[in-house]
Parts: sequence; C-alpha cells; structure tokens
Amino acid sequence: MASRRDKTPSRGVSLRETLISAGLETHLADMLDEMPHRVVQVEPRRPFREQGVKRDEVMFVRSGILSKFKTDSSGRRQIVALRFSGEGILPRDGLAEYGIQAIVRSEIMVGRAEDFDPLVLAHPELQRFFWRLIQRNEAIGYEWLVNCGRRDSTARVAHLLCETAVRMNVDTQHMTNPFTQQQIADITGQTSVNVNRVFADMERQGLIKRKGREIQFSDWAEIARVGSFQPSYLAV
Amino acid sequence: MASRRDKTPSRGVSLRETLISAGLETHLADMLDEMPHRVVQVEPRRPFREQGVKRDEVMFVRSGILSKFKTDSSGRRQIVALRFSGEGILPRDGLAEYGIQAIVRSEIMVGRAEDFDPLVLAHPELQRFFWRLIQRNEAIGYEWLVNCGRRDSTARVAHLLCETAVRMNVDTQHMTNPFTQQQIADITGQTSVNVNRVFADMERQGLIKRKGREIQFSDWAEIARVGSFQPSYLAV
DNA sequence: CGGTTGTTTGAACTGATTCAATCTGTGTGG
DNA sequence: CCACACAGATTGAATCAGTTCAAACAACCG
Repeated sequence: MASRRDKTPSRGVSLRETLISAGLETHLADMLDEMPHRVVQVEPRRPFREQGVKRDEVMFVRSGILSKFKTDSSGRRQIVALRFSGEGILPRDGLAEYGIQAIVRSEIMVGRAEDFDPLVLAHPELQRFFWRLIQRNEAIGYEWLVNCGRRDSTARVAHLLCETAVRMNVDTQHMTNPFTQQQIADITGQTSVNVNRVFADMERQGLIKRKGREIQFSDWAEIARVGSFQPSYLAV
Repeated sequence: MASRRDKTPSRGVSLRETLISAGLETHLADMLDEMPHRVVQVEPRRPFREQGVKRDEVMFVRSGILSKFKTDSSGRRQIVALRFSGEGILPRDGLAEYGIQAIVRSEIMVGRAEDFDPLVLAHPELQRFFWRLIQRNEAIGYEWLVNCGRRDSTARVAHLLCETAVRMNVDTQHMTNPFTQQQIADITGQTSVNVNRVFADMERQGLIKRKGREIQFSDWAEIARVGSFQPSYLAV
C-alpha cells in the first residue's frame, strides 16, 4: 500500500509543494500560491464556517484536516466530507449547504472566489486538475454512502481508518488516529458509544493495537478486508 | 413548492429544451444537442453500464431516471445517485467507480468524452453551467449522507419522496412513485421489507395515500417535516 | 395459463441506541 | 505541586429499530 507520493506533507509545508505533489504543474502551482490569500489557524471542534452563509472563498489545507458537516433538524450531526493536507474546498455559488470545522488544529489558506475563478477559467490545465479533484471527491462521497448505507459498524470504522491512512500517506503499519470517537461516529453515522465498542472489539480480535490515539494495524490486509476497503476510488 | 421551472420535461422531449429549461443559454444548448451522439433506450433493472470499466462517455437523460450504484464486497447494493430527465452523467478519467442502471425505462443520449470535453474547455459559460450542476449533485450527495447516517427509516423514505417530487417537477399533491420498494431500500440503505412497513405506517398515519404506484401527499408540509426535507439544496 | 416481478405479513432475532455512571488524561490557576 | 475543571473514553443494563427468513399474495404479461 506504499503510496505513489512519497512526500508526506508535514506541518506548514507550502501549498505549492503540496499541489505539485498532487500532480499539478509547477507554473500553475506557483500561480495559485501567488493568488492573494491569507493563512489562518483553525482550532478543532470550534465554529469556523457555518451552514447557510455565502461561501465565496477557496480554501486549501496546508496542514491538519477540515471537515464539512451538516446538522439535521433533530440536531444530529453528520460529517459529509474531509479535506486532508493539500486538499481544498472550492467556492460555491450561493449559500453553503454545509458548515466547516477542523478535525485537528489546522493551517488553512483562504482566498477569494473572485481571484480564484478567473484563474481556472483562463487555464484549461488548471480546470482539468480541479475537475479530477472533484471527481475524486465524488468517488469518495459515493464510497461513504456505501459505508453508511450498507456496512455494519465494524466495517464502517475499519473502512474509515483505511481511507484515512491512505489519504494521510502514512504507512500501513501505524497511524496516529486524528479523530475523536465522536467524530468517527459523526462520519460513520453511529453513536460514540458504539464506536468505542467497535474499537474494543477490533482490538480484542487482534486487528489493531491501541495506545491512546496511536493505532497499530496488526494486519493491513485483514483490516482492509473487514472494511471492504479497496483503494482504487482514491486514485486521482 | 411550485417549481420555478414550469415545463415538466415529458417523454422524448428534446435534450435542447431540457437544458434550456435548466438554465443553459440557447446557443450552448444547441451546441450540445448537435454534438455527435446516439440515443438509446434503457430497460429498468437490467445491466447497462458496469462498475470498473472505462467511462469515457457523456450521458444525458432525455426521459426516465438513471441510477448510479455500487455493490459492496458482501454483495449488498447501494444506489449512490440518481439522474432525472434533463440531468447528465459526465465522463470520468479512468475507470468508473460505479455501475449505471435505469430506474424506469429511460431514453438516454450518449456522446463521446472526446467530443464533449473540448466543447466545455472552449466555452466558459458551458463550464460554469456544468460547474453549477456538479455542485448541485455534490449537495444532493451530502444530503443523502445525512439521510443514511442520521435519520430513521421513516424520515429517510419521506425525504426521498420529497426530493423525488421536486426533482421530477410534479406538484406536491400527487406523484407516480417511480421506484420499487427494493430500489427505495437500495437508496436509503435499508431492506425492502422495512420500506414496505414504513409505507404502511405512513399511510396509517395519514401522511400519504397509495393506489399501486400512485402516491397522494395528504399534507406536504407535514411529510416534509417528517423527512427533514428543506429543498434549498436542490436549487441550482 | 404459468412465469415473473413486486408487495405484504408474521415471528424471531440482533445490532445499535439510549441513558447514566465512571474512569482517565491533560491543562490551568493558585 | 496540588486541586480542579474539562474533554474524551469506557462500561453496563435496558430497550428498540431494523434485519432476516419464510411464506403468501397481487399484478402483469406473453
């Protein structure tokens, strides 16, 4: 499962580097990097962007993890997408249908849609690049739907752990789990109580070892099998 | 809930009309309509496009409904997206992560990616148009995730019915339900047995009346409340 | 008429939720 | 350094929503 990209983006690495390692040509990465923007620190589990407000910004994650979430009328929260280091949230016409919060302390580059949109319109390669990213995000969303709709709770958690390991570019032996159990519940459509039980089960079955947030995958192939995880959908 | 678009696209209406009523400028709709393509009839619940093959086609639904689906390793099927009349499925680089089947007998316009992509690259307005459609599909996908992850079975079915009514441009009193109960189960992540019980419940509670596939919404506001349905996410 | 597809119903079962309490680790201010 | 607060993790018991399996029923069609 060794990734094609060897450079694991570390804290505060430049956006430019990250975009290049995601497959963007150098001069286009430069262009985005030089776009007027500001860099903000986002604290985890604090309000950052609320649902229903104008979303005329581009964001790129320089380090950390962002989540898009929706809140049902009965107040239950569902995380609908994640953005890892090097990934972005594109501007949307009209009001945002989702809020944004950080999963862990994150460093975000925020630009204006009015600066971003013309760049994309003017450069077909840029357009193709974001087109592919959108398709990847679509594929991930579909996989999440299968996860929530068709897999049991153990498989859901196992699948999320596998996806996270691949998207964070960590090796398949060991990962620092970035999520609280509540966040895993909000992603996989469960309760935190049950997530806790699933973790205990998985450890009892020898699928993983835990020490705090550190997770050792004892047998990657087996955990991938349990979670029905087939990483092809993550290819760009 | 009367829609902004008054023309309900009927069987075999031209793609051009449908795209125009979806907000595309006339000359651009003409351009797409004149793109080399063939029109195929697709029978419901028969294999049409399988998962894992090249998806170098554009498709537009002229009439009927298409579904994108995935099959979990344990064989359980999840429908991950629907495309109603006038909506499309854009080409994807690489292999498709989902299969395609029709929900009801449908008439599909199929073009080649190599004809479609240059058109989009050459016409910024076309690009903006599809960009907005993609964002709408994204918003629908997020809503489906909330549906599967956070709502109980009654709310899931109610929400799907509401969304379907709006996307089919039917009035909010009456609709011919296009789905089998098995399909509703595959969309909402349940079993067909339970969907059946939910329908019976909803009828017993006076939310709907049924005669075969015909559904009367006795009280639209109430069924929308039950399904936590707020249609803003469907706006283009 | 027989075949097929979809709907309906019952009974038993189970996976996950709910509620509530407890425990653990970490950071803060005195 | 200790006391305290706070967020997150863990556990148990009771409950329930939804599944599973199986069978019957209805509608449609060639």
